[in-house]
Amino acid sequence: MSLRNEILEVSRELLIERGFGKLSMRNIAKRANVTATSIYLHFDNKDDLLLALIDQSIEHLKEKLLAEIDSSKDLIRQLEDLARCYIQFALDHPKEYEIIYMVRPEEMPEYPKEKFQQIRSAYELLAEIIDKGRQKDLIDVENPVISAYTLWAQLHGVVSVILNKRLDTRIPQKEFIDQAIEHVIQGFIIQKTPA
Amino acid sequence: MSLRNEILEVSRELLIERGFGKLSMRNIAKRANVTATSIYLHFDNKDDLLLALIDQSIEHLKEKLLAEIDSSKDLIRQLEDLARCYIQFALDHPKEYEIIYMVRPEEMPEYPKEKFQQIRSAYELLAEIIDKGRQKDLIDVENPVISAYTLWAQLHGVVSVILNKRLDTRIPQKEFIDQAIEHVIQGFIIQKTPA
DNA sequence: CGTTTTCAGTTAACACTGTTAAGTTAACAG
DNA sequence: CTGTTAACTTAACAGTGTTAACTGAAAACG
Repeated sequence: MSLRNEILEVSRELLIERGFGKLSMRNIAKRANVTATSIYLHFDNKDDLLLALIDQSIEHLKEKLLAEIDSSKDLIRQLEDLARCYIQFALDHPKEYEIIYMVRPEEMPEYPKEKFQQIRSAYELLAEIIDKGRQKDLIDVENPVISAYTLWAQLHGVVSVILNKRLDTRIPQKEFIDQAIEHVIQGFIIQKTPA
Repeated sequence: MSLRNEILEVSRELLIERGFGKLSMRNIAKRANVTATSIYLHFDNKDDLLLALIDQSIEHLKEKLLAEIDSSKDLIRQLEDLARCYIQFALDHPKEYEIIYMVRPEEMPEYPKEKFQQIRSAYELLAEIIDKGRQKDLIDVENPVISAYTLWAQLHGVVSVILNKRLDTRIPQKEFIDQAIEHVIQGFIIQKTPA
């Protein structure tokens, strides 16, 4: 295996095992049995390495979402399944999820814009389903792409509160998630106004 | 003015002017015309200082929300106003908002739990309005406190995507926000099913 | 008054961080 | 056998949060 991939692999291990705070160049290097400076032969800098990790995480999430889609179910149900899948991914792989939103763009002056928008291909799964629902008058949206993005954002918020441990201790996590999904999905379905 | 307050003040200045990345103990100290170690006479450590800053930010946000409530308007409208106000606060004071969710609990072993749940008193504003709406059969919730929390979380998600610059460049920010608020609020109002 | 204790701040240092310039070492090309 | 290239290391720089030991002045006590 190339050293580049070795570095990516041990970085992921380290991230999951010991968290973002311990993910230093020297710790990564030690685990890969090289020196820290060797990493710079394969990555521009730490942000570049993190972006590669983010890439992998998004890919991972995308796979999970893709596997969840069951076209035989009705569209609203498909949307709810995806929402649940998204949240479950974040809970199952908290560190991998967090890193996606952890690297702060304002603090790395010249990052590749398209990298962050690579997540686009993932939320386009949502956009497709929303668009189908719109055509069948099941889902109430003007622009499926924008609505897919707001859905994505809403789910991120739900996950973010849990992962950052901001959830009120009086509120059971499961109940919070169920309620959140119910509200989120309801925000998209057509209001059946009296004829 | 006490040195403690002086430190808090220049910290806030520094955060706003130069961002979280430049908010180091030595930078703070320099601006307060003391040495870095003096800060430790007034705060346990950096996290403790950050928590004090977070406290102030939450208080600031709470004030804004409180000022936004207009009881003469209908409840749905009040909820929407609060949602818009929340998002606007985050856009007007991005650094102050970000710090609220930036300090990562898993990386500070023994933080005071009640600190993070101090935000509770802020979202209880939402809970109140939701509860009133429930009593008037305008809003569809089982538990106002939990639903208020899910609303809060969703708004945080919307803001988070914008502040982290994850918003697709093809999507105008204003349109994104308007759509998000529409979906979020619709997720709470009673479905007027045919009689 | 003089002495002692207390308090608020400083200096120096430790162990870490990302990152760069220069040096090494081995494989390959001519 | 020599020259070049590539992969890696060593040493160092400037920065980080944090601690222990020190300084000086003010307050407390006899």
